[in-house]
Amino acid sequence: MSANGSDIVTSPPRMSDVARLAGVSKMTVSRVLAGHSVAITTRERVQQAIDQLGYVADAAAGALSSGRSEFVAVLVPSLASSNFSDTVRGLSASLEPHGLQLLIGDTDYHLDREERLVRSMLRHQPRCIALTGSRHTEATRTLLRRSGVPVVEMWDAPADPIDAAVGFSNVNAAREMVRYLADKGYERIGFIGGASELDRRGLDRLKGFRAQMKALDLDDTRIIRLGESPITMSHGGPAIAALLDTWPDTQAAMCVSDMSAFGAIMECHRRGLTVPDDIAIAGFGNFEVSACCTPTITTVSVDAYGIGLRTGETLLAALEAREQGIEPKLNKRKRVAYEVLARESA
Amino acid sequence: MSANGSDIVTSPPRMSDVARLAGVSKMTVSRVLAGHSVAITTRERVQQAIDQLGYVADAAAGALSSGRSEFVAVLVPSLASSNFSDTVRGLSASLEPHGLQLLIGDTDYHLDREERLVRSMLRHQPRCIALTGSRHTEATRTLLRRSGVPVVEMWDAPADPIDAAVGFSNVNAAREMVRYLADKGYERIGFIGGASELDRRGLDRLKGFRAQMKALDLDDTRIIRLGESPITMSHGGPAIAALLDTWPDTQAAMCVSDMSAFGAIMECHRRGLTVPDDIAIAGFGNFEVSACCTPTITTVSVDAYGIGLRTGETLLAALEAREQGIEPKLNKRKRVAYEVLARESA
DNA sequence: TTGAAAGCGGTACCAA
DNA sequence: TTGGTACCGCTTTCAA
Repeated sequence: MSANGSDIVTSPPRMSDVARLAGVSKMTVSRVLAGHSVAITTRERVQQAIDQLGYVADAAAGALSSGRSEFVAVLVPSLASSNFSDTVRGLSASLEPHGLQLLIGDTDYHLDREERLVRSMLRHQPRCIALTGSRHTEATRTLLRRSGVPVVEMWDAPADPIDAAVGFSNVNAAREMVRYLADKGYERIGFIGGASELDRRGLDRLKGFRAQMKALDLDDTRIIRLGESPITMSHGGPAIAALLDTWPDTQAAMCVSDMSAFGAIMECHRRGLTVPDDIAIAGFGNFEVSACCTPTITTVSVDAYGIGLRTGETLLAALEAREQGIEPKLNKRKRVAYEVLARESA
Repeated sequence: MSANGSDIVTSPPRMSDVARLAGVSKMTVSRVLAGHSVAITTRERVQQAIDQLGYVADAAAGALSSGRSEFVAVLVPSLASSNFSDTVRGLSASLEPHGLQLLIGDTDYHLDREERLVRSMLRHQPRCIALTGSRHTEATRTLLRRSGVPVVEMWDAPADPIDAAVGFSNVNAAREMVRYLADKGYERIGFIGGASELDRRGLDRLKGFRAQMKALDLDDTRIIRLGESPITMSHGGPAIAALLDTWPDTQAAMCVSDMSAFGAIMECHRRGLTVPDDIAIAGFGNFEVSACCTPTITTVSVDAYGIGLRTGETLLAALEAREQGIEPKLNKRKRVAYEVLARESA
């Protein structure tokens, strides 16, 4: 009974228990676990003891003793957005093989929540930390600076990153979409975005829209801002309705996200409007729905998984440098490619 | 310069540094941090020292010393599925106010990956652990049993849970959908699901379909299984195509998920078929797309966020019981409600 | 190749 | 209300 612990809840085995059973010292057990050189016969005896007891080493004790945890902290605005969950998967894929464990936090687009989460994660002495975006509270910056932990900012291309950045310019990406639409011959183009000031990337896209419309000498005032972040499918319908009510002669709508673009298209269907013949609609992000719905949605494709992957690689490089005593000067600003994906809706 | 650490990277301040600066002992600092009773003037002095140094307590040291971490482990099959990310958000919402930190893992639907992740999370001595589903490897069960950590299994209603379970019977939910379709007058009903044996909940839905079709004396052989988990929108098109090619007189298709239902509807549109007049299509899960697309998708609504919330509450109850020395006999098997949501597509 | 001792940074416990 | 001391479970360091 006590062997499988089904009845009596004994305290879990310690390294010293394993050592005693194997007839060696704690240190030898520690070496076996760390993969250091140990005589093959000894190693086998120890491994057997580990298996027999079902020993699981205590990570907190190890971290305290060695002075290094195996945590990497990641903060995203919303886990519900497939874009960010893809980034998390990319990070996980690159870091897990190195024995690193993600500490994932969801800021819900709030900078003060980000600050709270950073403080909370810092308590676990993460090896490095990945944030989304380049806007942070002053307190967050101070916390990060003092901690000395390498930082990567994702999904943006800030002029002056804290440490390193892996992302792209949402302003430029939006400008490119405007150019695409203008090339297609659309002139009266509207923008559909969120009402919140919290989604900086959404605001940057709006900024890019305005700038490029102005540059092309087109009307840059057809803007509908509706709904809180994260923008979902349900925001698109009311938004396109408002756009068409206000400016009935609008030829194309550029949406801050594929989610709202999809909602907008569905609303158009309901109104008997054909997309893109009656009105063209473009999205952003290349979410799955944009490739599956009819008409397929013209969008800006972004490699969300790749952002995670490259962020992971950047963090690993920083760790390696630090290992070798080199002050981890991360390569600042890695650009991630994006492209306008011409499909049916615009 | 050293005050904000911008130039010299000094090792971060320790509790003893705070104590020295405030002119008190470490213990007093510890008490201030823990919110224990300390003279108001002393507390202020300590707090000032903390702020001045930017002190952040080391969680690993605290955990080691007190013998309890503030981690809760969660394992889901896929973070990319909004269903599971909603569950994670629910968990987070209920646990965060209690100072608990989630350790999130993505099993990618593989039981051996789950086993590896459980082992890895157990190293951090989590206060409790939430798993998805009720199928686990024998090694996973042994690990969990030996660890003594309270376990909650989510998204299923196992007959014999490890500890506690928060979910519902996917078999019964699927049966209910079949009944709904039969009541609507459909008789030649097909099932569209994934090819993989890994998604137990999907398999349970298939099982429920078969059982109820048989019970109603209807043909239960019209089954298309296509695509790996997680099932996405892109699986629905080929699947409905295969279904209609094999059994052209099919009147209704019941899909394992709203994702494939959506893909199927889009494919029908492309073929010039009207849903539900030419063919009815039902989904499962009440994903956002099912409420937004046209036609809106008849589905089984499940409170994914609520599963997370109730799981969190269950875990908190177990912790509280343990605190009071009561052996944490969790309430086994909490049922979460689901219901067939009649909409336009079926 | 292996072992003994010291100590990582906190908290529990008891004494003042 | 506060402080001293032991110690949590592991790794580092040094010696055998």
